[in-house]
Amino acid sequence: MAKMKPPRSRLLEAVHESARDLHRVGWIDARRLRTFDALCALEVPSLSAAQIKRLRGKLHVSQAVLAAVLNTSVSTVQKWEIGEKRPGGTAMKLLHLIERKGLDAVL
Amino acid sequence: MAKMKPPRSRLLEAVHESARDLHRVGWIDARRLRTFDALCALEVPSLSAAQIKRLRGKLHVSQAVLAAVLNTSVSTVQKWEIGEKRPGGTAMKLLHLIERKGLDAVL
DNA sequence: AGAAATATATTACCGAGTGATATAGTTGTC
DNA sequence: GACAACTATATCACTCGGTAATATATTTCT
Repeated sequence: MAKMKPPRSRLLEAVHESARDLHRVGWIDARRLRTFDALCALEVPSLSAAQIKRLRGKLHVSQAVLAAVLNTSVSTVQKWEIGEKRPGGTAMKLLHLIERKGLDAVL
Repeated sequence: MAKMKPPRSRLLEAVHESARDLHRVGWIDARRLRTFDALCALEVPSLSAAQIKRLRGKLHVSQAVLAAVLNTSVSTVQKWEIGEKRPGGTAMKLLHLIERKGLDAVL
């Protein structure tokens, strides 16, 4: 079993390992294995404060609404946009999801 | 301006307020306003430790994979399942999303 | 049985998340 | 213009979630 890709990150490394195992065990076939390749899209780019603010602007939603959608507090969204705090892993994931698929994707 | 609903939560309250405003301003029509009613589905049920563990089991993914999908650490997923830590707002949102729509919804 | 990989636990630290509140800035209404 | 209502910005203080690193089962393959 050869490593198929240079490790983008430790997390994605784990993904490929597990995917390989699942395929070997039979949980997933070759076709579905490609689905896991789509997992490479998991790379979350880590949006900057300004990018978050612009994203919300494009969505035409208030900070309160965005906070509600993300199930977090307005205060938190605030600090993200100011740059006082950086979104955590799961928060970045959601923001990235919305950026790519739109708000509806997370409703 | 009358409050239209008993406050389910402060966040959802904010959603309805803003939605009403958007509608008044003309950003969204009556049809799309109902989309915001779908936002009531934002109510995130707060999964228990056992529920998270069972959810991952149903998905047939390892903790490493789930952690990668959620863009968080394995250690964190661990503590969720043990019950040592409770997932934050954004994490709960993602878990709830997966529970309803499946893994693909967050890829 | 032994090696390799995964899952479970433990420890310790930092900073994200949160609430509360106060202060501008905006927009609409009279 | 003045006033009201809402949104955004900012500050403070706290705590608890997120994270790394490590160690220890538990499983699985050779």
